[in-house]
Amino acid sequence: MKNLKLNNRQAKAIETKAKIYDSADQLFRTYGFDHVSVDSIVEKAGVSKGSFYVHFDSKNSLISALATDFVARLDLDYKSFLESFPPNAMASEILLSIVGKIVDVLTLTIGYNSMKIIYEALITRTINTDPIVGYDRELYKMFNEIIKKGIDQQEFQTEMTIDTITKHCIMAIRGITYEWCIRYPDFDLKSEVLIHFKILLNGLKKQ
Amino acid sequence: MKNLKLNNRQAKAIETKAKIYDSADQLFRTYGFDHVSVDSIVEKAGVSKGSFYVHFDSKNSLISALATDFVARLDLDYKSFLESFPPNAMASEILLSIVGKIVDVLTLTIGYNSMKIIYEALITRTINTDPIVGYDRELYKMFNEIIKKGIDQQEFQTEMTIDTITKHCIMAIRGITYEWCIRYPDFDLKSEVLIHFKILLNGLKKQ
DNA sequence: CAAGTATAATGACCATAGTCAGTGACTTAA
DNA sequence: TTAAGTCACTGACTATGGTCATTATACTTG
Repeated sequence: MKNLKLNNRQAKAIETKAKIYDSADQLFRTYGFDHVSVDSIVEKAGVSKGSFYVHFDSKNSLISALATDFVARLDLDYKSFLESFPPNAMASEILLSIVGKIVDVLTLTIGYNSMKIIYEALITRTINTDPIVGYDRELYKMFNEIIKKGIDQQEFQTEMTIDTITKHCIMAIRGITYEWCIRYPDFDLKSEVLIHFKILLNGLKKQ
Repeated sequence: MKNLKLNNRQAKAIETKAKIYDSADQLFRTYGFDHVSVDSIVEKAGVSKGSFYVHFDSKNSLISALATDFVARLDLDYKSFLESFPPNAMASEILLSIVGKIVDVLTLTIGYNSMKIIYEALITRTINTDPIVGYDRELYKMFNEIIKKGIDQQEFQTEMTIDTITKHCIMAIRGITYEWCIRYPDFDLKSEVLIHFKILLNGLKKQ
């Protein structure tokens, strides 16, 4: 267990990190990632460049931190969305709805530029990927519940484990989102995801 | 139609471009894209940095050229593999075989490091991705043929167009390969791809 | 052949991400 | 209180992708 009491020095450090984080957030929202330099971030924050690299491994690491925090908040959103379904709803319908919801968030709320940077950071491994791809992520638990429901209701086949199906569903979303990132703007993420899930759900059906 | 006769100056220019291309190819294979600078390429090629930018718009443009040539060679290999199947073979079996073949090439011949570099380049660099992801790529034509055969033989449903199914199959391979790149080494590409295609093929079957 | 033109090639230069040895304010232990 | 030690912080510096005014030289034309 870490010591929760902070001394002045540690408090100052957290404050410095927050100044950098907030300045970057504002600048990125105004000018976009590509048009904001590390120099301009530290100037706005009123700290030195070296200080930036004390608190963040890289510019991308900061961007990923911003986006990851945002995405983590969204899992809560997905969860409340999921809880709004009646208990007798069909699993395949819930699945399609939540997938549609997720895709809407990716395209409309987060947006292409941020998604591209996250997916880039995931593959270059310049960040801790666990909050996004780790099987502990709340998103996996939610999908797990839905799939379990589908099997219990005899909608889905039982040839594969719940975990396997869950992983493949989320992997499919991620894969199509990657495709979106490399084909943008000539690719409609939502319709392609829905088509893909139509095939997948058909393949998962009992019989 | 361009003039096919080259004068000395044009011949020298082509030679210079080739020197840059070959030097880059060797260096990239040895050290990877990220660890080879433009300076080191032009030094090895024995030309100036400015000369590099006469022949290539950017470092990424050069990478793109290399990737284009590489992919073209791969597709030839896949094609000859495809032609080895008897005419009466089932489409789903051919599909599974070629998918297995592709995955073997990705994992064994190309390898994780190079694949990561390519997938990273696709999403990060502003390279011309067309030779790899463009629907004109030979790979799409090959898949198209197989899917068409499956529909003609009444194996597959006709709810979606051949093109749609083709695109979603290749997108699935690419998506799972992306997942492999971000989870390596805790992910068995071949078995996951085969599981995913089992679901997909089941979902594509007639009835 | 001489003068003019086109273009391949040059390398000094710029912008920006990232580094690191050094500084001094703060913490800790006597 | 004070000396020793820690660590957030600094900013000059490096590395590298890319630019551009200039130069060298092959080609063209009169």
